[in-house]
Amino acid sequence: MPNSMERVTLADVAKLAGASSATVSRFLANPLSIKEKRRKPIEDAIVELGYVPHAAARTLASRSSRMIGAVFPRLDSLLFGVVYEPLQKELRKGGYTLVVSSSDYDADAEYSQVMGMISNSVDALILVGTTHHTKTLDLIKNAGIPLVLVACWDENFPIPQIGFSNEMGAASVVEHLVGLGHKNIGAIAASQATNERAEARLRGIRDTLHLHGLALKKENIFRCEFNFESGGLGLRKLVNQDDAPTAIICGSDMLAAGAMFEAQRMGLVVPNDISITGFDDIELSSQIHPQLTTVRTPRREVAAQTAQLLIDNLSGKRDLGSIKLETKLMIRASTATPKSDNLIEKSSAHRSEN
Amino acid sequence: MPNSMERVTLADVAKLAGASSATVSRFLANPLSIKEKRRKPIEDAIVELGYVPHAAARTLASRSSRMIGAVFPRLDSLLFGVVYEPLQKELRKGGYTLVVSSSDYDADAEYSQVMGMISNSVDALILVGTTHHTKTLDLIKNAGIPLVLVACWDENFPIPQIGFSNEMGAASVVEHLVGLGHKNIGAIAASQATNERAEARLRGIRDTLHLHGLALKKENIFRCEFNFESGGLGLRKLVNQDDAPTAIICGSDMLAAGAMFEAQRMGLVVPNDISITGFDDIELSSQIHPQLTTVRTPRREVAAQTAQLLIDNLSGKRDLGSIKLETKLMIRASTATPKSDNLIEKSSAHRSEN
DNA sequence: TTAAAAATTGAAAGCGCTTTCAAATTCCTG
DNA sequence: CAGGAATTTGAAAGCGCTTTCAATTTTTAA
Repeated sequence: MPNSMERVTLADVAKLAGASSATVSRFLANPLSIKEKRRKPIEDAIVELGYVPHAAARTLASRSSRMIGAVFPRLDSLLFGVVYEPLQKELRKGGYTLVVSSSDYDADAEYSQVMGMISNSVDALILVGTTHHTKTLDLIKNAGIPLVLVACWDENFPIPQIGFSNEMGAASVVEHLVGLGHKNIGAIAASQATNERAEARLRGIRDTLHLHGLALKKENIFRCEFNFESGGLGLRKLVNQDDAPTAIICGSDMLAAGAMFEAQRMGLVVPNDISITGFDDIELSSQIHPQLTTVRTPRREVAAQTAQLLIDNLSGKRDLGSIKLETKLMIRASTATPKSDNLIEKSSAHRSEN
Repeated sequence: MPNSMERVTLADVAKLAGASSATVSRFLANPLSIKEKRRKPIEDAIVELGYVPHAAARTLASRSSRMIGAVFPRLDSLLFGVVYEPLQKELRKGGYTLVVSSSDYDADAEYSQVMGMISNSVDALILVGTTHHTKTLDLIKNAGIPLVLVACWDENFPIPQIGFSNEMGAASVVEHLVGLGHKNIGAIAASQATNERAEARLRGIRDTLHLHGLALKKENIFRCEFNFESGGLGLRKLVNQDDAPTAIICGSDMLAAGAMFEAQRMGLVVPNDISITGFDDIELSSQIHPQLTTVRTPRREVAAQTAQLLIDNLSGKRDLGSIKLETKLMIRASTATPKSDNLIEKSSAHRSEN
C-alpha cells in the first residue's frame, strides 16, 4: 500500500515490478507484448497496489478515449432501453465504452451535449434522426470524428444513416387498414420540432391514402407530446368529432396504448368500435389487451449494425456508409373491419359523456 | 482557423488573444476573475478558433472531472428515466455532469462499471440498493470519493442512503388489503440476487400479515424476472392453484401490469374477481384500466436530494448522511373487497381453461 | 561460434490543461 | 502624490500516461 492518500500510478507499479513504466504501459495495452517472465511481477504489483489506470491521462497521451458517445432524444422511453443494451454490449466487444445523454428533443441541448462529448474526446458519435443544428454538425466535422445517424432514412441527407424508412412503415399500416375497408382514418402524432421521424410517418400515411384515392383530413390529425396521456387525449378528440374516423394510426406504441386505455375508459371496444395501430412494437404492445397491431422497427438490429460499423471504421477496416433495414407490420388484435354506419351512430352517443 | 488538422489548444487561444494561457484558463473557469478589457479578445479568440476545451487534460491537471457516476440495475425500466432527468438536471446546476451505466443486476458487472468510473475520475458515485461486492465498496473507499446508495433503507448499513423503507411501503398495501377483508394473499416478486429491495418488500408483506394473524403461504409466492410477461405468468400460476388468493401484491408496477393484462386475457375482472396491487407508481399505472392501486415511491425526491447532498458535500458544505423519504399508498381501482366464497368457486372454473 | 535480424525494453518527450508562486499592476488611504 | 495593500497576470512545473527512438537482449541464419 502506498503511504497516505497518494494515488497509485503506473510508475509505482513499474518500480515495484522492477520494470520501466513503458513496459507496464505496454503490458496494460497488450500483455502478450511483454516477455513472459516479466508479466508475473507486473500483475502482482498491480494487484498489490490496487492500481487503477487514470483514463484522463491515457486519453491525453494517446489522443483517444475509446469512448463512443450517443445523444438520444430521451432516456426514459421504452424505446431507448432496447437500443442501449445491445449497443453497449457490441461496442464493448470492440473495446469501446458507450456514453449516453439525452437532449429531450431540444436541438440546443443536443448541441451542448455533443460539445461535452467532443470535449471528452469521444472517438465517434451517434445521433438520432436527421434534424440537427448546422453548428452541431460542423462541430463534429471539425472534431474529425465519425458520425452516424440512427432510426432514420433520408437518401438525400449527406451523413451515413443506419435506419429504416418511417414512410414505408406507415405505408404498410395504411395498406392493412385500407385493405380492411377503412376509408376514414385518423392519426395521432408526436410533434417535437426535432422529430422528423414523426413527420415521415405522417407523410407515409398521407401519401399512401392518396394512392387509394383517400385523404388524411386535417381535423383527423392530432398532434401532441410523446406519452400515454396524449394518446388518450387524441383518441377522445378524434372520436368525439362529427364523422369520426373508424381507425386511428398512432405515431408510436406509447400513444397507441394511451389511446387504447382511453377507449376502454370510454367504453369503446377495440377493434369492434374502432381500430387502433401503433409504431415500434415495444414490449407492452403484445401484452396489452387486445394486442396491438403495430409496425416493428428493427431497433436491436440498428444497434448491432451501428456498433459494428463504428468499430470497423475506427480500426480502418471499413468506410462509413448507410445501412437500410426493414420494418415489419405486426398484425394483431387491435384492428378489424370498420363497423357499419349505423353502429358508428351508436358509438357517437359517447360524445355526450364528456 | 488553425492550419491543417491540429487541435486548437488553450495556448492557441492565448496567443491570438495576447494573453498567457494561465489567464485564458482562469477566464474559462470564471470570466469575472479577469480584468474586463482582457475579456473581449479572449472571447473573440475562442469563437474564431472554435476552441473546445480538452476535458481529459483538465481532469488530469485539476484532479477533478466534475463528473458524478451512477450505476443503475437497468437503464430501460420505466423507473430509471424518472430518476435520470431530475438527477441530471440538479447536478448540472452544481456544475457536474452525470454519467450512467447499467449493471443488469449483476454484481460483477457493477464492479467493472464502478472501476471504469473511478478510472474516469468521477468525483462521486451513486449506486442502487445495499447489495454490492465488498471489493466494489473497497474500491470506492480507496478512491476516496463520496458514495451514496439510493432507493433503499437499511439502518444497519454503514453507507449513507437516500431512500425509503420498502418494508413500510409493502406494509401499507397489506394493511389496505387486510382492511378490505382479504385473508388469502399472494405475491409476485422479482428475484435478482442483488435486489434486496424486492426482498424487503416481501418481508414487509410477511411481517404485516403476521401482525394480523395471517401468513404468506409458500405456494402463494411467485418469484420471477422483472418484466410484463413474468407478471402474467405469476398471476396465472397463483390463480390456478387450489385455494387461490383473493389478492395479489406485485413487487413492482410492471409485474402488476403484466398480471392485469393476463387477468384480462383469462377473462377475470379486476378487482371483482381478484385484487391486484403494484409498487412504484409508474406513469402506466394510472393509465391502465382499471387504474392500479400501488405504492408511490418518491423517486424524483430521491434524485433531487441525492444531487443536492453530493453537490454540497463536494463543496465542503455538508457531511454525507442518510435521508429517509416516505412512500405513499395510492388507492385506486384495482383493489376491492374479496368476492364471497361461492364466487371464488365460480372463478376457479377458469383453471380448466389452461 | 558469430554476425545480422528481430524482438523486447527503457529514457524521455510530450499530450493540454491547472495552479503555485512571484512579478506586475491597480487600488486605496493618508 | 507617496506608499503599501489588494488585485491581476505570467512563467513554469507538473498531472499520469503513451509513444517514439535508441539501446539492449534474444533469436535466427550462416
